[in-house]
Amino acid sequence: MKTYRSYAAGDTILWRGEPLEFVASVVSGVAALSKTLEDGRTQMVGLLLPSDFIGRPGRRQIEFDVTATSEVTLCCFERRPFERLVEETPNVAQRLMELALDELDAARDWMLLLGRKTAREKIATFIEMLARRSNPDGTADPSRLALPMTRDQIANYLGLTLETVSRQFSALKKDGIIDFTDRRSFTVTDLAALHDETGDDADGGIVP
Amino acid sequence: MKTYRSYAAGDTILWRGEPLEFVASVVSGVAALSKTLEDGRTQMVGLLLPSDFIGRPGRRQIEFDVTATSEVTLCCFERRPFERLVEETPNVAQRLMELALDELDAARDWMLLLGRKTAREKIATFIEMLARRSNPDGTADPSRLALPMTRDQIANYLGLTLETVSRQFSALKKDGIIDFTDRRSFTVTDLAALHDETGDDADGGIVP
DNA sequence: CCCCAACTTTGACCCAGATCAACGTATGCC
DNA sequence: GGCATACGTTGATCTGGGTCAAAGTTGGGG
Repeated sequence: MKTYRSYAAGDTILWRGEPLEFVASVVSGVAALSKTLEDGRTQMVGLLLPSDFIGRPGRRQIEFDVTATSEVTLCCFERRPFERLVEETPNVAQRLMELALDELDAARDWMLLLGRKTAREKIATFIEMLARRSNPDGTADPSRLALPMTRDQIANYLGLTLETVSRQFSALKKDGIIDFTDRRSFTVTDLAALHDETGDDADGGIVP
Repeated sequence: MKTYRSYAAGDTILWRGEPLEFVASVVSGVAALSKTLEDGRTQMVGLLLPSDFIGRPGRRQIEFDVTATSEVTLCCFERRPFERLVEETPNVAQRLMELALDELDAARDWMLLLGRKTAREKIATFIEMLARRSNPDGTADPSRLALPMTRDQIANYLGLTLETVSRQFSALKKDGIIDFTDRRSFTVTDLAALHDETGDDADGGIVP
C-alpha cells in the first residue's frame, strides 16, 4: 500500500494529462511543476520540497508536468485507499486544505514577482527565499547558501532567460551583496541590502 | 448571522493584513485581489466572480487587498459560526477544498501567462477567457462580449501597462479578429484566429 | 589523466513593451 | 447645455532584458 520511488535529476515524474493512479509525498529532493506553451517556452508554476504533496482528492489528472530538479524520492499511495482515508479522517482533509491554501499564497506572491518585478528584484527575492527557507528562525548564520538548481531552472522559475540570471548574479556580486564560493554555493554578504533589492513592501499591512 | 454589504466600483473591500471578522461570498459584481510593491506597482492575483468566496478556514487575515471592480454585493457570515459549520459538515469542507484547488489551477495558468506570454498573447488569452466564461457550453452565439473592467484594470490583471493593452486591442481590431461596437463591448469576428494568438498548447496532454 | 558534454559567463546587438506626452471622447453634475 | 473629469487612443522615444554568439569552467566516464 505504501511504496517508494526514486528519480534522477532531470527525469519526468508525471506528464500533463496522465491519469493519476497514485498520490505521493516528497521524501527527499526537489521537484518542479511546470507548464509549456506550444512553441516550447516553459514556466515553472510550483516547487515541491520534502513533505509536499502530489495529487489532490477528486482530481484524476494534473494540468502540468512534474519533473525532478535534483534526485527525488517519493512515497506513493494508491489513490483509492488514500481517498477513503481522506473521507474518514477530518484531520487529514483539514491538513490537505492547509497545504492547498499555503500553495495558493505562494502562487500569489509568485504572480506579483512574474508580473511586476525587474530581473534584479526577481533574483534578490529568490535568494531571500532561499535564505529564509534554509534558516527559518533567523537564528543560525544564514549567509552560506547552496543553489538547489541550475541557472536554466532558476530562469524558468523566475520568468527570465538563463543569460539574464547569470548576469544578475554577477551584478549582485560586483555590488558586494553576495559572494560566490563556487558556482553552486555562495554567501550573502549584506542581507539588509539584499532585502532592499527585492522591491517588497517593508512589511505587512495594518497589524502592529 | 447573514448580512449583505454593497460596494461601489473602485471601493476597497479589505486591506491587506486587516483582521477578518467575516467570511463572505460574492452575490453580484466583480472584485479583484491584488498585491502591491513598495513603489506602488501592483498586480492582480485573483478575480472574484459571483459565487466565489473570501476568507478561509484557519486564516485570520489575508495577504492582499480586495477591491470592487464593478459594483459588488457580498453576503457575509461571522467567522466563528461559519468555522463551526465547516467543522460539522464534511460536504462544506469538501466544497471549500474544491474552490481552493480551482483557484490554484487558475493561478498556475495565470503564472504561465505572466511569465512567458507576449502582450498580444496575453490579450488574446484574456478575450478567450471572457468568451468561455460568458458562454460556458459553446452553444449560443459567443461573439458579443462586454469588458468587465477598464483598460487600466486589464493591464493590472495581465502584467502590462494600459497603453500596451489599448494598442493590442487596436491591433487585433486592425487584423480583423475582433470588432469594437463601443469601447466596453465588442464582437469576436474570428474565434479560431483568436485561439491561434493565445500561444496555448493545442490541448491537453495524453488523454484521447 | 584527459576529454567531452553540460553548465556558466560575458559580449554585442536588437526589439517588445515601458515611458512620456498629447490629444480624443464619453459621462455625469451643476 | 456645457464643463469637468475620468477613460481611452495614438505617437515618439527609450531601455531592460531577450537573442545570438563565443569563450570559459567543471566534473564524470573511459
